[in-house]
Amino acid sequence: MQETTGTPPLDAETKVTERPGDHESELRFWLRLLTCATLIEGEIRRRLRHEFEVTLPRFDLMAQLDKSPGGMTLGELSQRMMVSNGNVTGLTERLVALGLLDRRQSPSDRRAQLVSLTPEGRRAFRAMARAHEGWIAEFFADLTPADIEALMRLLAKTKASARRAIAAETPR
Amino acid sequence: MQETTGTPPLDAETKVTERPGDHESELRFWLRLLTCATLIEGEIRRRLRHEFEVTLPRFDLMAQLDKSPGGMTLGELSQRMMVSNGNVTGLTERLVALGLLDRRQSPSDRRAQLVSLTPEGRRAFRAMARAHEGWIAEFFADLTPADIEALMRLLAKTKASARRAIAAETPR
DNA sequence: GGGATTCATTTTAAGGTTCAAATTTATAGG
DNA sequence: CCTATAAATTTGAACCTTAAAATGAATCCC
Repeated sequence: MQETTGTPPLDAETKVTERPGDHESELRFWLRLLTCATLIEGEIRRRLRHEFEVTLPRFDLMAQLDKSPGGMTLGELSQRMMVSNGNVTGLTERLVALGLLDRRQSPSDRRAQLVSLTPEGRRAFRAMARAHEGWIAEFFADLTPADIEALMRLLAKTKASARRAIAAETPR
Repeated sequence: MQETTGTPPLDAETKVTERPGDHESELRFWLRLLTCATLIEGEIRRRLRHEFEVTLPRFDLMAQLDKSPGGMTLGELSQRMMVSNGNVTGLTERLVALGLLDRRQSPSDRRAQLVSLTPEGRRAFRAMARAHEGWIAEFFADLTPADIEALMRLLAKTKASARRAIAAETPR
């Protein structure tokens, strides 16, 4: 269950003789990154459900709106949440039905809709956000400020690298 | 707010005076970690679909089986994939229907089923895995070996911290 | 103005995901 | 044995998610 990298005598320091097609360290890095994200995301999902009876996607959507008091269009939402348009349509419908979201036509563009939190939605979100912030602090309690600083820098580099690779493959 | 059975009474100098809202750096770290994972996962999903006509969850399941030639039980699979039992049941059904998976009763436990890749499934997975490894290398091409080493170490620490926090909350 | 194009959104079909309840089998105690 | 408990899996309901096609509106360009 516990993967202990005990430095096998195989590749101790022979990076020069790298065979083509050996990207084992990158692969292991990716799996570790994914495991961290999945582990934490699952626990956040569980706690949101049990303590607030809300799903994680709904919380995420409300979090975007909370940062944007003037409201956002559905397209903006889907872009920031990194999910599909149809996804946001459905989530929005359910949250409007619950009275947590307001939805109105954009005055300048009749194709677009502006969505924003209702007062009740904002109140509900703020309570959840407070708890959420505490959970995150718990999860990362063993990391020093220097650890977090280093991770922020390295993940920024990681993100930039991935974005470049993806943009190169998919030129829009 | 949270009632935990067996908590010792609060004493006068616990962190009651800690300012709420100063967990901003942890929160930003979490969002950045999640963004990296979501970005890369989405692109992998897209490429698997376009180049191999397979979904990411199916690829993930086959990847687990590829590492375990003797086969695995559904429970083992769900634990390693960090998804629910019912989820694995459905995924397995579809992959068996496609002829990529074999499913047989465990000889020692009639409750359990052993699942493994068929020869065709293994062949298909290997081709996908080769491409997948190349994609990952692309995504992380701008990271130096030292970057990856540092990230591996820091993410191991992150994972351990989160696991500790989650185990503390959910002794089960 | 009018046709082509692009853009914001919705719709539809298929699949993925969770949770909780139900089912079936194993194991432990008496 | 027999009952209680635990374990492995399945089922059902609700929801999330995507991709692709469709709809309706803005914009561009002559």
